[in-house]
Amino acid sequence: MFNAFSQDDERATQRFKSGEMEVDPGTQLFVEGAQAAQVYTVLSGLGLRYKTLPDGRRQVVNFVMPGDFIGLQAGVMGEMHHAVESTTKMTLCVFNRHDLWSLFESNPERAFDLTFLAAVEEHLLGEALSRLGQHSARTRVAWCLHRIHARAQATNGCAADGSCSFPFRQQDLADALGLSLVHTNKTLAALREDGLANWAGGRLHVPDPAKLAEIGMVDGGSAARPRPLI
Amino acid sequence: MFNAFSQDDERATQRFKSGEMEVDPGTQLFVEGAQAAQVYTVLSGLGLRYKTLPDGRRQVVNFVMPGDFIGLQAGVMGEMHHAVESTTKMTLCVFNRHDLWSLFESNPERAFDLTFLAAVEEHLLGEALSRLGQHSARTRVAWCLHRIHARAQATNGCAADGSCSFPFRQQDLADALGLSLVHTNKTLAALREDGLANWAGGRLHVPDPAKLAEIGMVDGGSAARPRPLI
DNA sequence: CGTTGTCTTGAATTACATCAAGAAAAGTGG
DNA sequence: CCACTTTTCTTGATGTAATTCAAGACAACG
Repeated sequence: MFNAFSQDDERATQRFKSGEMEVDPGTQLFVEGAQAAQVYTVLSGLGLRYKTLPDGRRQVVNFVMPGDFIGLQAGVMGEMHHAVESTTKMTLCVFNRHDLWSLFESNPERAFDLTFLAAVEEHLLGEALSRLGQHSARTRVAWCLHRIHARAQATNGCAADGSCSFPFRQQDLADALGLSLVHTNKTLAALREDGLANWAGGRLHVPDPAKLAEIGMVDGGSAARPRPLI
Repeated sequence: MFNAFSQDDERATQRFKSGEMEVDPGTQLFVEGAQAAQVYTVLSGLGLRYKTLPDGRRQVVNFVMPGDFIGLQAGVMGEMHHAVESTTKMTLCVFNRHDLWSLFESNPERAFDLTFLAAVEEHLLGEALSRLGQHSARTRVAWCLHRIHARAQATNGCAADGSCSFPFRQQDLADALGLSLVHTNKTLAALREDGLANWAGGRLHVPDPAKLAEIGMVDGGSAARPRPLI
C-alpha cells in the first residue's frame, strides 16, 4: 500500500535518517505540549495518539501503525498537541527535527510526500470527526474495526485465517470513539453475537469485511489508499 | 495573527498566484470526491467545510475564515474528501493546482509554510474530535463560540463593542458539533440566559470571553497562534 | 399576502452514561 | 506452583442528556 521507493528516494531518506530506535510497550514517544527534537517513521509495532483533556478525560486521536510518520506537528510547529505512546514494542526510524528543513531545501519530492501525508492525516481525522458527530455506537465501532482490519490487510498484517493483531484494551477503543467503556463492551458483544466481528485476546477476526463495512457505513471512497513512505 | 510577509514572500506568492475570484453566497467551491484544478487562499468572506455522509447527514468540519488555505487535499492528493461552500460573498486568491509542485521545487520556504498550515489544520481537527468525543453539549457550544470569537478578534474582525460577525444558521453549528438542531437551540438559549454568549441576527456577542472559555474548557495552549499566509 | 426558511418551545422517547459488582485474565512474590 | 493483587472484561440496574416528534412564531421574500 506504499508508493514505490526509488533508489533516489532511498538515498535521500538514508541521508536524512539519523538512526533506528526500539522502544518497550508503554513508552511515551511524544508528550503533549512539549518540544521534540526527533520525529519518527514507524517500522514495526503499534501505538496510540491521544489528547488529554483538562478534566482528565482522554481522546484517542488515532491508532499508530507501521508506515505512519509521527511528530509532524513537532517537526513544523515545534510543539506537539497530542501525545504518542507505544502499545507494543516498536521499531522506529529516527530523524532530527532540525533536518526537516534541509529536506525541504534539498529534496522537494520528499517534502511533497510529507505534505501529502499531512493531507492524508487531515482526511482521516475528518472522517473520524464525522463518525463521532453523526453516527450511533454500533456504526462507530463497526467502522473503526473495519478500518483497522482493512489497514492490516493492506500491509499484509493479516494471518491466513483473515484475523489481524489488535492488542489494545477496550478502554482504548472507547476513548477513540467517544463512548463509555461499558457501552463499548456491550456493542462489541452485539457485533460478535451477529457474527460481524470478533475481537478477543488481542486479535480481531472479521468473517465478512463487506458486511461489516455496511454496518459501519464505510463508503467505497475511503479505502486505504497508497501513500508515500518517508 | 499572520507571520510577517517579506518582499521575497510577496514576490513568490505573486508569481504563483493565478488570479483573484469573487463568489456569491452559496457557491460550491469544492465538491466532495471531485478533482479540482485550483486551490485558494481566502481573502475575505466566510464559508463552510463539510462532509456529506452516505445516509444524507452532514458533518461540518470547520468554518472557513479569511487567511485559510483551502483545497490542500485536492492540491496534493488530487481529490477533495470534503466539500467547501461559501456562506457570504467571498474573495479568493486563486492558484493552479499544477503550480503547487513547482512551488515545492522553487520555493522551499513557502512549501514549508504549506506543510505548516496542514499541521495546524490537523491540530484543529484533533481538538474538534476531542470535543465531540468527550464533552457535553453546553461545553461544545461554548467552546465553538469562544473559538470563533477568538479568531475574529485575532484578525481584527470584532466591532468596537466586542461583537463579531457570524452569519451562519443554527443548523450549521449543530452539524459542526454533532448535535441536533433543537438541542443546539436550547443550549444557545441557556448560554444567552447566563449572559455568556449572545448570538442573534448573524452577530455574536461575548461579554466576557474568559468566562466563556471556562465553560468551554478551553485550555490556554490552544490560543489562536500565528500562522503563515500563502 | 401567501410561501418558505429559520428560530423557538414543549412533550415523549431513547441511546447512551453512570453506578455497582462479579468473573476472568494477567502479573507478582513467596 | 500456588496464594495474592491488579488489571481487564462482562453483565445488570438505574439515571439522564440528548434525540425525535410536533407545532407555533417570526422573518424574509417574491
